[in-house]
Amino acid sequence: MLEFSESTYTQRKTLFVEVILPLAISRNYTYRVPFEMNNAVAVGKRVVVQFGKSKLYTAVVAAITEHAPKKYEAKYIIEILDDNPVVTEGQLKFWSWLSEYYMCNEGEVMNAALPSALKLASETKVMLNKDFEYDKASLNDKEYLITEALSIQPELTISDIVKLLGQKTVLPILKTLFEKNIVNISEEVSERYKPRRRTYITINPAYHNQDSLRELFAILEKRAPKQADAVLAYIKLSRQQKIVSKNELIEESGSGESSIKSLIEKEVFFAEDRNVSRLGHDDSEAINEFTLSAAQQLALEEVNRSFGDKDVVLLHGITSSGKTQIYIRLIEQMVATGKQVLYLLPEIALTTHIIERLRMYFGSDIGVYHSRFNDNERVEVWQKVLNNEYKVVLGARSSVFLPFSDLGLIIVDEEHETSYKQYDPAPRYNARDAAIYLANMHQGKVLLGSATPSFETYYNARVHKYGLVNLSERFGGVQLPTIEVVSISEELKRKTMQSHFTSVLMADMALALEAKEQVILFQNRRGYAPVLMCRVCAYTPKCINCDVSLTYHKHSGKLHCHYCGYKEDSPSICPACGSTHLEYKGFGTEKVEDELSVLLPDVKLARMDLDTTRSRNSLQIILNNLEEKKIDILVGTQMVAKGLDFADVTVIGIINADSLLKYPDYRANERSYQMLAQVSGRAGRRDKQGKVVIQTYDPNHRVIKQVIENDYLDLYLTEMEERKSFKYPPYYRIINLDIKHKNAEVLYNQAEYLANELRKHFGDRVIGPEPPLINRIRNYYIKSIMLKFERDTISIVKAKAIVRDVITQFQTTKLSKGSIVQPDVDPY
DNA sequence: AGCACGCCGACT
DNA sequence: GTCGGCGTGCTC
Repeated sequence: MLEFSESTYTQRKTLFVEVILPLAISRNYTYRVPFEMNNAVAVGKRVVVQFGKSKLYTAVVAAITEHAPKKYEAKYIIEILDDNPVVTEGQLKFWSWLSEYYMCNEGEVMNAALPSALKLASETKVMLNKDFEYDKASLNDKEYLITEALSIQPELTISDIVKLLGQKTVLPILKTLFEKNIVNISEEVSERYKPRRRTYITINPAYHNQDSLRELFAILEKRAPKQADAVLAYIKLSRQQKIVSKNELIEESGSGESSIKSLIEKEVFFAEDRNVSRLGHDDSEAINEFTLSAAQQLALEEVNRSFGDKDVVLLHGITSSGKTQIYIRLIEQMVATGKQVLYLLPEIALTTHIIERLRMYFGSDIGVYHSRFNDNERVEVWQKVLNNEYKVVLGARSSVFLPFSDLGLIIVDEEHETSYKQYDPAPRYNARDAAIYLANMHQGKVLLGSATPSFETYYNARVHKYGLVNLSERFGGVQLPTIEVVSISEELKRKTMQSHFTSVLMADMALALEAKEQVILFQNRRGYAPVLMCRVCAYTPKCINCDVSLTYHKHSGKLHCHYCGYKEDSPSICPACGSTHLEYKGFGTEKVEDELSVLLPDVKLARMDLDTTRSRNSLQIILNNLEEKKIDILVGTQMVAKGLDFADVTVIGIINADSLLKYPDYRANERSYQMLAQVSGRAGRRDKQGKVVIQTYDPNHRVIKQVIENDYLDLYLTEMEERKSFKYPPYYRIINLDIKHKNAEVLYNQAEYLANELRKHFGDRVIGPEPPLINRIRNYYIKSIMLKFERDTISIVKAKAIVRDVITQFQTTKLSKGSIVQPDVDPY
């Protein structure tokens, strides 16, 4: 920047800025800088500009020039919001790469990158922060006016405030109010992340000696026998374990909450609310000082060695091999050199213990970034990363957008997880891939960790683009579960099946229940029955939007579409032929649960799928119940495969593996394998080997064999190479085009037309549009066209350039008015 | 993303 | 006759 010595010069010079607006528009726009702001403008600062008729937006300065635009008169910047840039130049480069790579606008990237409190606009809503007491005397007149208005009306838009104050420049005032924590800025009501809290009970030290205890007991026994029970139970429990939770005490003693409450009032018990980790209590202390096992130590050294000549290393470690400890060591190493570390986790995993585990270890140096955080918290993390106060950040996919200055290492845990990919609004980025670019910008390293790596990552490791480190020993001597494959057809022949359960599974479940252990049953279909069919005419109800058969849900008594959410009443007579012989075909989690409750009436059953976890805390409640042993058998969909580290689950039953093996997706086998391996990996405890029962009609299926042999990627890739049958990624690069339109018929025509246009350039590499499956999401019908390129036959850059061209032409053609084409790049 | 402009159908 | 639906184009 030009400094004081030339201040008179800069005063006279006319400067222009190119800004990124948080909108889906294709270009950046140029604004003129008023002379008095010449010294204050800088790349990366936020400015307020008017765009269009009357709207104000927060834009980010991407460049400063001296050249006046020739074709139009530039508008002036209204104000500059920041004293120091909030976006680094590195981030601007990252945004620009991302918009190029994922074929979207920089504005869309900006939208995803900035917490909404950093991009105030006329329509942004402002409200009082209820959790915060502020001192009215400390406010100036205008701030007072705003807070008063907000105490009458719960929320105001920025335009309202402009009217209220009768002046245009209100954002700096709001910025101060926001910084003082007096107001909140919000688009949606984001729930505050709550660490799990639990009430623990300790006994008053006065009763540590036998005499006083006996005395207490004598009194209680007469007046309040329930309370006496509670004291007894406490003594019993405290002999067995270090810490006693209130819930355990209630259960053990059989006395109610009120008895314990009155004991607390009498100061016999003390209650204390504490954050609990999902680790067992015995682990929580060991965490601060741990030593790596020999295998872990070796893996760590190999990772370090690999980083010598590779920028990306895949740590392929089986479930429970203790990858987290290796991560912790790597983070320590990096923090010691003063560099920053980003630890990426898939969204769901962030509710588990890992945050607390790392917090315990690294204390306040660690920042957490999470979609469940509210905006104030997100901005706080943003600022602290910018000021280098956080050396370590733990976060979900959006944390790749934080303003890092010197990133030495990015850890991508559970690298294969699909939740790293953002689908709906652009940028449709994959945080794992973006992280690799980001690390490269900082000349940092990337560690990809997974028990079941994705094809493309494993492929890259195999061709030595990435380093590869294997960790194939479970930590702490935990044994891998035994896997038994049971043929359903065999058992049917012998008539030993009970509803959907083979005799083997029934026997194993009985053993586990007897030992007071838990069981997870996996059925990859929700609802009661996926198909309703007329026995007479074979009519099947289908979704009016999506052309898929509707699933019957018993709890609602309705037929649901699992694609778009459409519902209709389940018919009692066939709408086609009037027959009453309607049959439910197939089965889902609801039916499994239903039939199990008949077979095992005394068992505590629960179900975990999209339907039972839709409401806010229900997932947490189920997990808590599982942990507190209020559930004996949990029936669930893929959800059960993830983040159930703590459970006392020794038996896992896969009700019907075939529904997985026929997964209608081009990455079918990869997913089936991952799912089976992940579910299976959950079986067993430190002191007890687990058992997995896979029920199937096809015991010789290749994927099942691969699960048993615990090898998949090598077997598969070798096979593919030998046969040169380029059937799956990683041999492909794919561009998906989602075309959307409000009218289904128009959509068909346009998709057809677009596909043909693309065929002119790419020939039979264009797949689709495949009739007739169309999904209706919100107000749009959506249809996909896929462009598939064999690796190395065309550069993805060139392919994207052509695609962009075709789309632009397509959108200016008469035929395509009103349709939207959204490109999505899968860089396999 | 807004917003205006403009072109067609269905109302007082 | 006008009101209002949304298709289209533009915003520095």
